Order: sequence, then structure tokens, then C-alpha cells
Amino acid sequence: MAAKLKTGAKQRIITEQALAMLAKHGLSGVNIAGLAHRVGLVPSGIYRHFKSKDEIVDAVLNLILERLTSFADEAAEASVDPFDQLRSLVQRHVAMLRDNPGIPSFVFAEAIFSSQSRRRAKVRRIVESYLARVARIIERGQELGRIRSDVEPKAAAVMFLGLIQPLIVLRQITDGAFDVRGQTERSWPLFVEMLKK
Amino acid sequence: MAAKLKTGAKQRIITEQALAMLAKHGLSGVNIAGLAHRVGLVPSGIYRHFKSKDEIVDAVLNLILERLTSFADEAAEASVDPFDQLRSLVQRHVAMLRDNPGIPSFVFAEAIFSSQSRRRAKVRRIVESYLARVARIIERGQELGRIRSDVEPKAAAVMFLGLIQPLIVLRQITDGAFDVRGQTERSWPLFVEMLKK
DNA sequence: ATACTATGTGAATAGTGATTCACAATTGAT
DNA sequence: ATCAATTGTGAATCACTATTCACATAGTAT
Repeated sequence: MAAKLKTGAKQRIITEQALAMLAKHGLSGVNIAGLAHRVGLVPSGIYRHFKSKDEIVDAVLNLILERLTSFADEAAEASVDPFDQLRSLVQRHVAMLRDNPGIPSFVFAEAIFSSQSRRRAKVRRIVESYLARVARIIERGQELGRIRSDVEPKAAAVMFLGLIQPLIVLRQITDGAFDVRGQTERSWPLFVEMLKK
Repeated sequence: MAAKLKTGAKQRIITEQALAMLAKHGLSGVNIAGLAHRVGLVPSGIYRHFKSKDEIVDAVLNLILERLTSFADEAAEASVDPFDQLRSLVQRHVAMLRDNPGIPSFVFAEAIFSSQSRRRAKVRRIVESYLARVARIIERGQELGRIRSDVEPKAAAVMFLGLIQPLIVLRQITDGAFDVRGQTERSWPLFVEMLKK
């Protein structure tokens, strides 16, 4: 038998491994047997730490929320110029999705259709938290006089999301052949120009 | 026993019902029992018309390809002004997705992660066919001198997609509360301005 | 009318994956 | 050292769906 860990530590490990599985292969790639194996347990052992698979998925969602908002914050702190901040966020976001293609697929598609409204609500919190941070950056840009004041920060934040979302789709269906960097280099200047004062 | 139909007619009916199920509840909402019930059959009866569920899903993908490209063409014929064409396409696209939220979820997420490359290839054809049509509209706009010539039509087409994609996500996670029309009215002018000469 | 093919049915089968359970080993506290 | 709670194990079970199969019926051509 393995060494005993502080309460909650194993939950954390399990959640992180579940996230890793989700990130690589989507929700269908997360199964109890594989997850147990990854954390050095036998399938039934998982149930000492979680009541059900559903509970695990919820924990994973919390972890995603945590990470997504934290790197949005990091991007905001990377510079004082709002465009630099957004640019940095795009880069981080794209890099994150490159390495974890299963996350958007889960958040933007599977979780959304969950019959449990609890789960949809959680996803909503994730997305809105992210959008709020983007909107905040834009708002500050307006205060600084760098961004035209006749655009609504929230609307622009949604467009920002639209800058990124298609990249993942195209990258995935082309088996990685789609030129994400190239597309970003073409669309980003247009986006900036659109917002610039 | 029901009346006999012309060969292929039942396949068509089954495929359409499967699409309807997919459109409402995503791929997980498509099951043989429910599908059989919808077309007035017992589950095993489905297998008189399709070899497997996979084959049904493939047929559904073909149907989606058909519909998507046909309404992209309709939009292109709706006007001669490229912006009117695109605007019309946005409206059609959004309306279509409002009524069939499961389609983008399937095309943009689940099918993409399919282990079968055949299926990914099919999705790729759908998306690229759509993008090609949008790019064509933009190209003509450039020839007409209405759209600035320093943007690449393909890149702009991807951005166009980005205009629409977030709407579905937001609409779905907010249980329909998200103001799709409002967002469109705010983002569309910005998009037009960005492309206008 | 006969025979052949296509279609439909109900029951059984199979495969996958989550979950339960009785039992064993470990840990921490007293 | 002992006890109780926690964690781990292996086997069994459950739930859900797709799928198969032997049999029945309807349509169609001869």
C-alpha cells in the first residue's frame, strides 16, 4: 500500500490527472480505469476520493476555471499597454489550446450540452470570468485613450474570443496542418486596427 | 407492418431524424432506440437500413454538408453587394444555429475528436467548403473595390467564422439569455468597418 | 398462386464503463 | 499495543446501448 497523503492531496492529484486526460483526448478520453492507473490505483480505489465520475468532472471544471483566470491575470500584468496585454493573452491562450485541445472541446461543446444545469452554470462562470477580464483590459485601454470609446468592452471581448475559437477548430480538423501562427499574424493587426483610436 | 417505401426513402427519413436529434441534443442525444421510435420502428429495424450507427452519423454529416453549403450559396445570391451577402449569411447562419445548437457542437468539437480520420476528413471538407464560399464573396468584394485589397480573403473568412462561433457558445451556456442579436448588431459594424476600403 | 426479396419484430447477446461491496492493509491517536 | 478511521484491492454487479438473430409479414415479379 502506498504512503498516506494529506487529506485532499490525492483528490488534487486525481483531478489533475483527469484534466490531463481531458486535455489530450476530450471528455470521452476520461475513464475511471485509465485515471486510476495514472494515479497508481485500482479503479474502485478512485471512489475513496470521489463519490462519482461526475464529481471528478466538476472538480476538473474548477481547475480549468482556476487556470484560465490566472493566466488571464498574468497576461494583464505583463504590460501596461492594453494591446500588448491582449496580444499576450492571445499568445498564451493559443499556446494553451495547442497543448490542450480537449479543453475547449469540452468547455465549448460537451459541457454546454450537459443535461445538468449545475454544470452549464459552472461553464458559464468560467467563460464570463474570462470575458470580464478581457473587457476590463479594453475598458482600461479606453480610459488611457488608446482604444476608441464607442465600442462596448463586453462586445469587443466576445469578438476577441472569436479571434481565437476558430483557430482551434481549424487546427484540429486539419490534423495540425492549419497555420495558426500565420492566421494570427493576419487577423491580429486587423483586430487592433479596428479598436485603435 | 407499414407500407413499403421507395429504396433509400427510409434511409433519408432516418438520417433526417438523426440530424434532428443531433441538432437538439448533440451526438450523445442520438441513440438507436430513440431514433427507431421516431421513425416508427423497433431498434433492430434500423439495421435493415444502415449497417451501423457510425454509418448513420456519416450520413448525417453528408446532410449537414449539403445544407450548409446550399445556404451559403443562397446568401451569395441574395444580393450583389458583398457586405449584404455576408450580412445575409450571418443572419442565416445564426438563425440556423439558434434552431440547431447541436450541429456546431458536433461539427466543431465531437467529430473533430473522432478517432476515425475518415470522419475528421469529412468535417474538414464541410468547414473548408464553407470558408471557401465566404472567401469567394470577399474576393469579389475586392474586385469590386468595396473591400480593402490588403486583407487575405481566407484570413478574413476565418475571422468571419469567429464572429459567429462565440454566439452559439454564449447562447447555450446562458440558457438562451445571451443577447445574440445585440452582440451581432455591435460586432457586425466593426467587422464591416475593418474590411471596408 | 408461388416464390423471392425487402422490411419489421422481439428476444437474446455483447461490450463498455461506472459503481458497489466485502475484505485487507495502513496510518494516526490514545 | 490497540483501536478506529482511512485508504487500497479484486471481484462482482449494474446500467446503458449497440448489435445480432431467428422468425414473421408485406410487397413484387413471374
